[in-house]
Amino acid sequence: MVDGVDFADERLTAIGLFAEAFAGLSAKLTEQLAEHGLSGVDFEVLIRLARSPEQSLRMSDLSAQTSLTTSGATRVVDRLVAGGLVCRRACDSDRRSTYAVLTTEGEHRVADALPGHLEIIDKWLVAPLSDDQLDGLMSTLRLLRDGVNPCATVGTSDVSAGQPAGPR
Amino acid sequence: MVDGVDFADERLTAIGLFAEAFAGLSAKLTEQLAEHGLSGVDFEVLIRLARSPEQSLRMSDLSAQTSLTTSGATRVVDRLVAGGLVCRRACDSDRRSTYAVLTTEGEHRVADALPGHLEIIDKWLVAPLSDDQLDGLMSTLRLLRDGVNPCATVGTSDVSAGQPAGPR
DNA sequence: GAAGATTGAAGCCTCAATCTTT
DNA sequence: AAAGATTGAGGCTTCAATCTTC
Repeated sequence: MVDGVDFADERLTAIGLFAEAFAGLSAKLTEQLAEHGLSGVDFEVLIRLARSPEQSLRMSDLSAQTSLTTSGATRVVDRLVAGGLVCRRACDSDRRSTYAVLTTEGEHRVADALPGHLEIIDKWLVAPLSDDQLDGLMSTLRLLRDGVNPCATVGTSDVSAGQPAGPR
Repeated sequence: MVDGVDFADERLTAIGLFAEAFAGLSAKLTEQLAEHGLSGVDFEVLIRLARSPEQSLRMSDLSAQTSLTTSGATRVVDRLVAGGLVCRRACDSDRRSTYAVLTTEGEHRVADALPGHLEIIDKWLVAPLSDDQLDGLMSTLRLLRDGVNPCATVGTSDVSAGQPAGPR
């Protein structure tokens, strides 16, 4: 304690628990994805493309929907293009824009990884909780998310990809 | 859908909500800490030192208690030493070990940052929830954390620091 | 001039290798 | 040989600057 400051405040425990639970889940998912040659960010990008119209997204929309800056999106897509999982396509109507498009190989890779991914979520997030607990967690998380990140709920249909997102 | 794989499975939404809520909270905290010239990892290290006996920790214990590898701990402490917030001290009983020790300046810095930090936690995590909701969230998170990270509960007294922790 | 995308520079973290001490 | 800590190399992300198109 210094000047009435308590280094063991219970609120630190609360946020710490949040961090540990998420980090633990995240580690399991990262490990599973690695077995398919994907990083968490790779997967996040691929799955967002997979569920988008034409399986494609403008670079700027991609960065808005993920945990990445536009710069970060450029680098990730660079790597995915190098790996043959994504390709770039120019936009006809606005030549400033570029689309990232999922390739057939990319679609198969994410389809291969997804079942195992869902198993991990089942095992470590869904199964340990009762139905009521899971429902409660979801509504609580949605409430918190809407507070800290109101944007997330507009535009996209509240559907989220499966990976972390550190602070910008 | 490819081969019966559903890219919009509700479990992805669940984990995504978790990720978004945590990322949002994390961003608020990171922003606040930056006002005090600290990164999230800096704060995590400083607060763990602050609440440890002698306000010090062996490098290997520090890495075990944080989201860092031993290598990562070395780098962070390097920076904190350069900033005057921490100093290194050799261990008498085992000359392989090194202690990271909080300096007076380090203690003041973390004490300065903490009140604002707690305010953020109040505002975005505690206040938005009812007492029951918060209690429910805490017990659910503890349950999940114990599943994915059984180690966290041994040794340390379940007390967690306030920052994120990406996967290793 | 602003929007969209990319690039160079720099910081942070991890892995593997290394050095010292046990 | 193992444990503890550090270091070099490399990958990933961001910020700021740049280039093109609107």
